[in-house]
Amino acid sequence: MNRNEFYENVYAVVLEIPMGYVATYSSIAKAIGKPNNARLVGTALKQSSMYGDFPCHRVIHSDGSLVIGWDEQYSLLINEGITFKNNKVDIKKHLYQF
DNA sequence: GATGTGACTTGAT
DNA sequence: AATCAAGCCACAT
Repeated sequence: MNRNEFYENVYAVVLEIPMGYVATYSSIAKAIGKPNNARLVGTALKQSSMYGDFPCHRVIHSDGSLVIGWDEQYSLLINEGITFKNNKVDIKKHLYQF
């Protein structure tokens, strides 16, 4: 599995997330057949802006919390209609199942 | 090629 | 509920 392949898989999956839904790093990792590579998903998404426009703000931590050190993510999700519960995304409501 | 790093996860304290 | 430690794996140095 080389980098481009992995990245392309990540991007392809992220693009499937519909407006108003979110996904977690681990669920994406699972969706591309690498359940323990959630970190790599994060790495790929961090650089995704250089590859094009991706809805990477719809990707959050497994517990529903937003990414640490990524301030604009909150507003972006609000704009998409995501609801929050105790400073965390209401993941039960919005988690997208691939 | 060894070592350290990270937009992570899970299980144990 | 909040923190910590260990596990992961591709990438950078």
